[in-house]
Amino acid sequence: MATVTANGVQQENGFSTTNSAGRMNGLTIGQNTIPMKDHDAIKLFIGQIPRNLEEKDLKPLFEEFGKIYELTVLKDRFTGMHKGCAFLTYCARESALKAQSALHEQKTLPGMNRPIQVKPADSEGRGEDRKLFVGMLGKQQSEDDVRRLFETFGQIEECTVLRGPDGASKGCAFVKFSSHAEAQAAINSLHGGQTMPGASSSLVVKFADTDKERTLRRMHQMAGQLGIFSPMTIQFGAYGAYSHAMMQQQAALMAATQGSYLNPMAAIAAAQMQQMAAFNVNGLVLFFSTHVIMVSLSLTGHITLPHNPSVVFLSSPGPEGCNLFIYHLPQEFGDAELMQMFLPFGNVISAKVFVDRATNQSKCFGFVSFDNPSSAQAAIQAMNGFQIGMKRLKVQLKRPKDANRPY
DNA sequence: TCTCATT
Repeated sequence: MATVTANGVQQENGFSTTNSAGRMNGLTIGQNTIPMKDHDAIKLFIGQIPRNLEEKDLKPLFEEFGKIYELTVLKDRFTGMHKGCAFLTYCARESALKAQSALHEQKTLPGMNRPIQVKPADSEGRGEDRKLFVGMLGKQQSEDDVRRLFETFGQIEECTVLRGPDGASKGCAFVKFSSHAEAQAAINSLHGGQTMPGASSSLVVKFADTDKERTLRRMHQMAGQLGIFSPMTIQFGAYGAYSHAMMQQQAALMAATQGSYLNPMAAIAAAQMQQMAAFNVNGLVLFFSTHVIMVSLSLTGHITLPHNPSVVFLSSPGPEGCNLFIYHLPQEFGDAELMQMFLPFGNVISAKVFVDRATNQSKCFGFVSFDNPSSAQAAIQAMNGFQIGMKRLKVQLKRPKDANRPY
């Protein structure tokens, strides 16, 4: 077995390696060289990449600064869509530093209107606990003005004023300090202090949104765009690890059953469901045919429904062959959870869990109706025998009302 | 008033 030493190439049994400052950075076994990276190598995040550029197109640009250990363009896991960014690890730490200083914000790739980003990936440093959001700035205040305002509190690593497509300031900025304490000091001194010229209230200085909050905001934005205003809030039945698992199942189901690659809306919804699962945010995505009609969620374990719940709970059963009988439901499942579980398979026109009148407890069975028989069949195929907790669902066509009962 | 994308 070969070993890497601090300062030289060592050979044993025909294997050779190089050190962290080495020229080759590879483990050579016979004719083959397996790339090796420094122990202190930096994974870089590359942003503002045109979506038509793949790894092979990007390689030449970055190879100029050293041997590449790994270069991965980020793709959406459901749609395969290029996300416009990548991760890059050089074999040598030094190469990463060189690339960063030569390229970061220094050059704009064709078709992009912002310069390329080359900086350590979030996974490299500590999270976003030292990044501030600054609101209520004057529209004419530049990056430099903002820097001057914050520089007394510590080392500023990044300062960006948010601008619209026309370059006009949105009156807010991000300021990243080198430590959480510096950021906190800035908040303590500046938040709610002076009012900038042209601003409608005093300066806002707070920690920037976390990923979780950002996801929430986007969901709400989307809900807004879909015309869901004045929602009412109802309690969601399942929490924590359990709903997390449900979300992931939903996402997987959507991807599998809706043929996401052919159905962009389903893919988007699946990706969002995945996000909600990742953040353990409860939510509900409703389909109407192939269209997402509602996305809603909250951090508090509530879901929101549109004010006209007729969209959600149409109660008439569907035509024959469209109605399913579901048994072995989890005790905590209500109508909403039942519906949620079957939404990936088509347009659910009703979902009803039977409740014991005396105790108000679920009887652990219910009915789901689709608007067409093939959705119902797809649901049976996918969900009959589906394991939830210790139980397996029983999903079958509901017997027609007038069916003869032999006994 | 939360970029712009972080496996």
